[in-house]
Amino acid sequence: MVTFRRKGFHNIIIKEPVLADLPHPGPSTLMDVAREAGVSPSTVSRILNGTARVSDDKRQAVLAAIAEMNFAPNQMAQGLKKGRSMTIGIVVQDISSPFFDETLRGVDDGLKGTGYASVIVSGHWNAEEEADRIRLLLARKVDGIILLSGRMSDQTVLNFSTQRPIVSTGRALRTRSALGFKMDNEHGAYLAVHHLIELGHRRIAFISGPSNNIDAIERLAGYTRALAEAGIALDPQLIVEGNYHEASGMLAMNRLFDTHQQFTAVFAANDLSAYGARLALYRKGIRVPDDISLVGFDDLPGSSYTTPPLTTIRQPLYDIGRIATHSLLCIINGGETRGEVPPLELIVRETTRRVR
Amino acid sequence: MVTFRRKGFHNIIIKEPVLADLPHPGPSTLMDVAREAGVSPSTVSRILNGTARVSDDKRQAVLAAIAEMNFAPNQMAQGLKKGRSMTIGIVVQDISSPFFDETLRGVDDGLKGTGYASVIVSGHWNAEEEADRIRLLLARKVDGIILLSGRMSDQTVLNFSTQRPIVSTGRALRTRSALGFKMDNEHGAYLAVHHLIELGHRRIAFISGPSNNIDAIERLAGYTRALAEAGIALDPQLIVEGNYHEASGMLAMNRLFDTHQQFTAVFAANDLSAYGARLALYRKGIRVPDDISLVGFDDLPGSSYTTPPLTTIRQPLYDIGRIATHSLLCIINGGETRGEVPPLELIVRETTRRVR
DNA sequence: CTGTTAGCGCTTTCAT
DNA sequence: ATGAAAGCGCTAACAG
Repeated sequence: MVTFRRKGFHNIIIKEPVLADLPHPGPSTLMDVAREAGVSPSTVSRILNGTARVSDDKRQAVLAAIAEMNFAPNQMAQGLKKGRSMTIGIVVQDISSPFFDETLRGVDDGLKGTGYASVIVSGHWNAEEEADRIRLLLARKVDGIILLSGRMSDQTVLNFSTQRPIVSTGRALRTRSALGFKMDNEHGAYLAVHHLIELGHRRIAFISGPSNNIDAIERLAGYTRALAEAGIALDPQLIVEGNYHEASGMLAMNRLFDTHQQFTAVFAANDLSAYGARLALYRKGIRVPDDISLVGFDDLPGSSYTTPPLTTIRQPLYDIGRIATHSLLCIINGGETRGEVPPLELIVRETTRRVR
Repeated sequence: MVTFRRKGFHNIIIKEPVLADLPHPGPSTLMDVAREAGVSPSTVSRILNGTARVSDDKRQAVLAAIAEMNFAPNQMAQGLKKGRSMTIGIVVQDISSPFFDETLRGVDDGLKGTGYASVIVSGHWNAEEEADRIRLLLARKVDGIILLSGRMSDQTVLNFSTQRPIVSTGRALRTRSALGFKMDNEHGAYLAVHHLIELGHRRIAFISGPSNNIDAIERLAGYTRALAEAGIALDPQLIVEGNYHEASGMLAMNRLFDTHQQFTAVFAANDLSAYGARLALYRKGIRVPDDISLVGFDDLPGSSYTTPPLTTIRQPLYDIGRIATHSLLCIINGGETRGEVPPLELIVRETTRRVR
């Protein structure tokens, strides 16, 4: 096992120009700067925060000292004093799911240049853990929280929101300190199935999400409505419950085959399970979209690079992250929160085709 | 549940600083608890930290007060006092890349139950920004830093490590306060190409990573060595530079076709660009692995669900995150840092086959 | 314009 | 065993 390249270690020369000429290795404090510049701490603070006018000579001296000492204010001290940590908490459910990561990217961009940093914790789709993580964030005195999905009740969210403002996705909330962004899952699913119906499909299987998940329930409703509207009888045999993961999509697909269902199209409640379904199809030698059409839901970044590229319902994940962040910052700073996220939309790629 | 109303969004205006004037008495302090329990603040602190023995009756009273008031110590105050923030900083390069996310999951698990939280920032593959982010983390008084990849020089990392311990991936470092985990990219690439050669391939194209990236250079070296070892002449025409993203893999593949190269296999420097290459192949109607074999590098979580599942070199991303975290915590707490990361290994799936 | 003076909420000697 | 007091590093009145 080769892990460390130990050779060449001696080549790395450690020199510490900054620390070398410093009397004390510890990071310098505002007090040190004040002393060095021959002014009072308040003056330094004022310059740092632009709180008041300061004479130019003193300002120069302070700036010089700051630069020389490589000083940066201790944010914990600042936070303690100001009652603002300049940190927001993000609760995701799965740190390594492309679904959350895309939203996180929006959050990251939304935070850019604001001076806020974020601490990200994971609730792992568990209401208990979620609440625990939020308590942890609260103890860390985050200035606000962004909650992405989750299993906590709205009431619990509302309760926490009395301590710090919370913006959540997947919830319809709107109070003084709690705001929710909810996508119209029913509509999205309707769009997907409607697309299939328009292509002439009538036997459309559905790989659902977990039945205790609100989004999943809504998507099922959209599937049902599209069918009903087209006068197609709902066949419960065509509906298989999955859990949003690849493996479950594959399993669901196999179940469909094992029970000898007839269908020409499959709607998966999310892209990940569509990937799994795709693999099951591949294994059976069934071509997509020639033999069977497939539609997903989410439009994960990877979905334009599946083979073939996946037709799906696009969730504006990035925008959701960005707008949620923007809104939270607005609430924190007492501004007005405007902002709406774009609606779900059908992205037709190459996994669907007219039934022959 | 409150119904979400899209219309009228713009009507709702929040103007008061929510954070400033919370409805109910702000979060309770240790002082409040002390008063409530009729003891001194020090006693409460002692119970909280198990710093000293406290009589049972007082302990009960304090515990009761804590529970009743729903008290949790202010971590910023604690941190300021103790000089430990119980926070570590993580520098990734791209918050929404499956590559980093998998490592992040390891970090997350490594932190579990330690009381540490992490603030994650992104360097966006830019040395300047990376250094900026690290300065930001330092100002926030993180107790240590995990640096994932990046473009900063080792020397810069070493300099920063005088302020706080740093463990980094992709670097060969080992000082008192800096530790690096480096994978043997050359060997990994060798494994991939060797596998192809064993299957009878002799014309093997290579979609490389960016030429200024150390990992990419090493992988190219592995490709070269495997070829040389098999007595296959290196054909520069068969090497196309990519940038590790899907699109570049697709472009690279197309370049190969446009210049009419002959080859039976492709080795992509990472899974993402393999995905892109796969799509280009699909578009041309070229079958994988029947017509052309394809090997990636990384073994991202999605690679077992591509069509067909991707043969690749597995990087122990999760373990790297977990071990890096563990090591950092060890350094922080002055323990010894042991722990080695599993080696790269070839994962043969379904995109490679014997040349006919 | 600038220095002095109080703390923010917690831990930690130092007495008792 | 427990309380009083002194800060951690910074900001924000409050005087000048």
